[in-house]
Amino acid sequence: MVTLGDVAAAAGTSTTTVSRVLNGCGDSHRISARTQQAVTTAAEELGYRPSYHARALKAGRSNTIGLMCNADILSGHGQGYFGGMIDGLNSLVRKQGYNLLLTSDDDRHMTLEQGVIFWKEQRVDALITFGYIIERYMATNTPLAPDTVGLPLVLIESQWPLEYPIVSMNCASAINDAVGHLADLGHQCITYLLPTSSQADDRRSFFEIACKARKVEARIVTVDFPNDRQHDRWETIANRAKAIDQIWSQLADCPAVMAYNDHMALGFQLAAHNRGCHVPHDFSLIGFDDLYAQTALPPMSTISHGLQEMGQRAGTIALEMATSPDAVKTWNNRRETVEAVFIPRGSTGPCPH
Amino acid sequence: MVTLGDVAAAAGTSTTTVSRVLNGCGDSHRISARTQQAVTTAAEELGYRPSYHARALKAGRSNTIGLMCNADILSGHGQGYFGGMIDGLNSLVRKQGYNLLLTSDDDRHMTLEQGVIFWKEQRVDALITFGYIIERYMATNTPLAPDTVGLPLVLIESQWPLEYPIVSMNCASAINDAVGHLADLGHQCITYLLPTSSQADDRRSFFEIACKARKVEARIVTVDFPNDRQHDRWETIANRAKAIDQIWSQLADCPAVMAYNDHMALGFQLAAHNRGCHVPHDFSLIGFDDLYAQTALPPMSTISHGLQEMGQRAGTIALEMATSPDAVKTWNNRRETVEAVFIPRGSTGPCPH
DNA sequence: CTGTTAGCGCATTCAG
DNA sequence: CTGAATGCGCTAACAG
Repeated sequence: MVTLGDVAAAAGTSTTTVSRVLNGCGDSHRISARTQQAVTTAAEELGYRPSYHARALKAGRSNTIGLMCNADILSGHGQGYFGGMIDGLNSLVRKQGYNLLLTSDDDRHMTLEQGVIFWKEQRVDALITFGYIIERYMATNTPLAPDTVGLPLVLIESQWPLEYPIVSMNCASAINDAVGHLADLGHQCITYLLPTSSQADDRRSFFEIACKARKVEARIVTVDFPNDRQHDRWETIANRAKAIDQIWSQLADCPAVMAYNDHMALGFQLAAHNRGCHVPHDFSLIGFDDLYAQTALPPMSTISHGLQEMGQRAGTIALEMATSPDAVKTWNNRRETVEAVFIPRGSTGPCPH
Repeated sequence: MVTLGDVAAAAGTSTTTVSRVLNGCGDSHRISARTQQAVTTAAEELGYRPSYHARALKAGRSNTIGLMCNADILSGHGQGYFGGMIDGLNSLVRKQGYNLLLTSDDDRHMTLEQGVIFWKEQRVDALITFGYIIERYMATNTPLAPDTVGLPLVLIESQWPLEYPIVSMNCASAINDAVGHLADLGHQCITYLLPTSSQADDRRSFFEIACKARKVEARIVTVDFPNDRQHDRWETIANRAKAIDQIWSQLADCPAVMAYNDHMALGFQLAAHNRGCHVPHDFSLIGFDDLYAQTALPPMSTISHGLQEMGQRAGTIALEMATSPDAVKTWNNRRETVEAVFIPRGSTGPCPH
């Protein structure tokens, strides 16, 4: 590899000078234009690049933000979620001269520990991760208090109110819009279909409030799914359809359904399909996430997370924490919300009754 | 941060001893059990973690494999592809004590340059990337010869025969299986639907060979798509459906369609849907990629890449190249293939005629 | 059985 | 205007 010394030798000067020129401190140190020229051309010709590790060791910073996730989110349902996240995050950090280190852990219970290790090893200056990873961690460990750990950490969608900055989605008005959309189409009754294991109760509450405001009947139907988390998403959908089929009597007479997520909505659509009922003719259907809704037939009306923006918000906070240590104290405990948005597409139509 | 020196002080010994104990060389250097004990407990209590950068600087290796992609593959059509890839790759490299540095570039034409920089900066010991990134690069630059660059690089699905190791999918027998599946269902004619811009001509050839062997008529239909690469996948599908609709006369009388990819297949399905034709009743439809097929209704028969395995193969080669420099020469020019597999699902049925 | 020393590549202080 | 010397944290010769 080519080092500062090599460039210095080629330019007939010292490493100090080379370092200064290449870091743009040449002028303030009043280095002659001729020397600067010699240095830059030598560096260019040799294809010099500073050793990342030497630099990071000296500076005590890695100029890297870590994004922690686990295998679930990469290979399972969360692929689209993850991709959207990175989309917003990556361009943001690069503009500040930072890089994004994506770490995913195959062992589903060691993700956070892995992240902390990365931080202790100085591989990353700050970490971004998803709330559920922390929640999973906390189920078997003592909480990580920011003031004792000193770890610059940003959480996305954390249910548990940890003393870290948390960026989360607010879906109240999006759900209100969705309910309004159905009401405008003449629907007098809307079913909210969710898994028994679901934790995001706020969605349900918002749904009920919105229905009350519009004077439409709010029906809650929960379904239990055995053998979930299949590798083949189709299997999952088929499973959901099967479970939904068993409680079909609870669903049959209300032709508008809002589902906990797109995946569940597809399960409903399949179950309906198998019974000869079609969307949007017999049922109006609204998903949640916009991860599978775009490729559904008909294209599914859904509520979108605004993932890119969430990524950017989290990134902004992480960068600030990485840059100035004081910012860590300032940001911890802060809450940022991004507005979800209802996207009407082709799965909703006038009430058939 | 806590350094080797801190641990040494706490254990009442020197940094050398600490280093040896913590790296497991304690026994071979005959360090007393008592000292070893003291060191390990001290390290434990202080929460010591070696500085990644110091270590990498000393060793001249980063123990990191880089996976390069660009924004397209993260946020666009390739999310699933990417996720499947990582799924196989990540677990593999971690088992060898390596980490995965995922780099994606927002500037679509600088991805490879960015990767080379990462390598020169010693951030990664080897790189894995996708053929199309290299091809894009080569369109405006001189080729990267491995022997002059010395860069340990593994390519995935490269059309251009660069002198690097290339891992690619072989879809010959999968396509043959798909054609056989349709033939067994009584289809006498099959349309292969592909975009005019498509480059993967081998698929088309395999299709034609398989049809000839089965004595079914092979029809090739190409479609041109304006305004592609939309952000909203639904828009893309709608665009495709529109374009397909305009050449519908070429498609109407042959009730079996194999599409260039799942996305195209969905476009066809939508176009058919708009004309009152349904899958699999009026048309049997087979996709390619298994990226969108699992969540389609009906679940789409498709050809799957075997992405996890491709990731693992590429990872294995990259690790060998990273570990021993000789391996670079051995591996360059090598070709590895992974067999694609036809997955029958619900979008194919008996010929209606 | 253990410690001293040196050097990885860089940026920076201090001295010309 | 420039360079020599120092140290970031770690490991590996080389001494004891």
